[in-house]
Amino acid sequence: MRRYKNHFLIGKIVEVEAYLGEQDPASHAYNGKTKRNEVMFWNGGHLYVYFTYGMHFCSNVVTEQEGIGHAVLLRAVEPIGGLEVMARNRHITLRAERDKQNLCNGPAKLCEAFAIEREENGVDLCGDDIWIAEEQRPNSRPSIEKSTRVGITRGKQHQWRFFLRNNPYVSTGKPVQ
DNA sequence: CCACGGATTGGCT
DNA sequence: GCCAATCCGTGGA
Repeated sequence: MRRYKNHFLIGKIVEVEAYLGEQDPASHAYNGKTKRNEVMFWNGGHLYVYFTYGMHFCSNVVTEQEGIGHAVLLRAVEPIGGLEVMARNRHITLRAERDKQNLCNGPAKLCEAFAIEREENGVDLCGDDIWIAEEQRPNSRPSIEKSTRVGITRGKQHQWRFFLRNNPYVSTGKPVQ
């Protein structure tokens, strides 16, 4: 969830990938702490935002204790509330169901929809700007599928991508073999 | 539906 | 210089 300009932007996380720092050649933290990745080494519960491909931001939830650079990349979100604002942020119009599914179905798309950029790097997820709440459906049993991760060249063997089965809002990116 | 390539910055060798 | 935890438009089946 995000509080943004007098709106609530609400989404359900439907796809993530784990990046395990020093033991994971695909992780930004693989070669230790730098200015870019330093938030990855903070306490769990912070947001690590990075800029990539010269034009996109992607976001991660930092998961370990201080000094250990583990994080979970947020790859797709099912938009629940504030869709009009998200669509404006994404520069698209909501007409068909298809447009709704294209709103947040990628790590850079969800950042654009939720207006997550450089300024949000290091945000405390226990604060009141961006946070993660428990889903209000205690009896639901989501079936979680796993696969290899998307768009990487190293660490391909690990099945560290997790997503909800049959959820139409998962990303279109293809896992590496 | 699928494959391909261009866009465009910054981090690191 | 090389290339990336991506996205989107184009062109063909």
